[in-house]
Amino acid sequence: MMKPSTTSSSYHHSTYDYHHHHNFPSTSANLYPAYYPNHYISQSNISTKIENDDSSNSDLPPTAANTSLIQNPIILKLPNSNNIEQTLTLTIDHLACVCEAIQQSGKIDKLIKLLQLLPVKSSSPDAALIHQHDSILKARAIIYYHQSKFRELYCLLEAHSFDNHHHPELQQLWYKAHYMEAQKIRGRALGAVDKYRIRRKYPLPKSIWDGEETIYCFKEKSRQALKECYRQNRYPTPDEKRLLAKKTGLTLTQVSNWFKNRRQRDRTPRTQDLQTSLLNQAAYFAAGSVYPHGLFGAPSSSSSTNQPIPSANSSYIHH
DNA sequence: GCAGATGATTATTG
DNA sequence: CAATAATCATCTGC
Repeated sequence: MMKPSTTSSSYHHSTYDYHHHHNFPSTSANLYPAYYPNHYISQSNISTKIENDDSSNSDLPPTAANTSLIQNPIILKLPNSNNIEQTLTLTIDHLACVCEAIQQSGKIDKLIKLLQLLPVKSSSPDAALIHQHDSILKARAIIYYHQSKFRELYCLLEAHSFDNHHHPELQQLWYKAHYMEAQKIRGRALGAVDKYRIRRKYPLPKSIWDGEETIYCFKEKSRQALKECYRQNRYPTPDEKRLLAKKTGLTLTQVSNWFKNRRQRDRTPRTQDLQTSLLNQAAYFAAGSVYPHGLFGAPSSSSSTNQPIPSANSSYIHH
């Protein structure tokens, strides 16, 4: 990926991987097993098998004994393009699992090979089902992106309605593709504003978006729930945080961060100059308002002659 | 755990 | 285009 401009300031990349901080809650393996509660156990098994298969089948046929995990209902076979036509039987969910695993590993070539192994769409009704599966379609979309086949990518994303847990990834894909396209046309890297305009110009299709408004990567609904809780209690207990996290779909850290930031924003009067800031502090002391350290003195704040602290305003931008 | 400072990104406005 | 405000995340101390 393009490393954006590293503005010569030694930023702390310690706990981050390649893409710095996307706020998107699950860019990778976090809650993946939850989607496939029945199959995640054997995922590594199959994954390694495919990896072996993949890395070695270009030269020599892998030793067999892959017929171990035959499960019932929907089976499909992956013929091996070699002298020995080896058949590997999987359920469609297992296949999806493998597909997801390879997607997460970021090995595009392996993804391509996997899709090439699939039977043709028109060969059987089962094959048609396979090609309609979310994970397979997502894999195809990722491949389209890496091949710069943007038209095909957009058509694919618009055509099929995906499950909600695929939305974040696919939305990123949608935007990244549009960025890439614009970048190619203009011949230079895009700034933040360019990306912003592109996002507004090419809104997400309904097939990968549930229609919930998101501002700064958080859903408006989540933010309102957080605000509501904040109104009652600025320092929620871990239990309350957990509840909120579940309610909003955010992680516990994100909830904690939100409250931390909110308190901080609430405390510091505004983005002002040093002088006015000092003046505000003086006003605070003069008004005798209490900082929330020891006592919880009912943050009604008795606004007599204070600066307009954005406490109970809720004037958020609905665009 | 939290406060404080600060970086990075996003959203909006001139 | 630049400038600004708003938002989320991280780091450092305590």
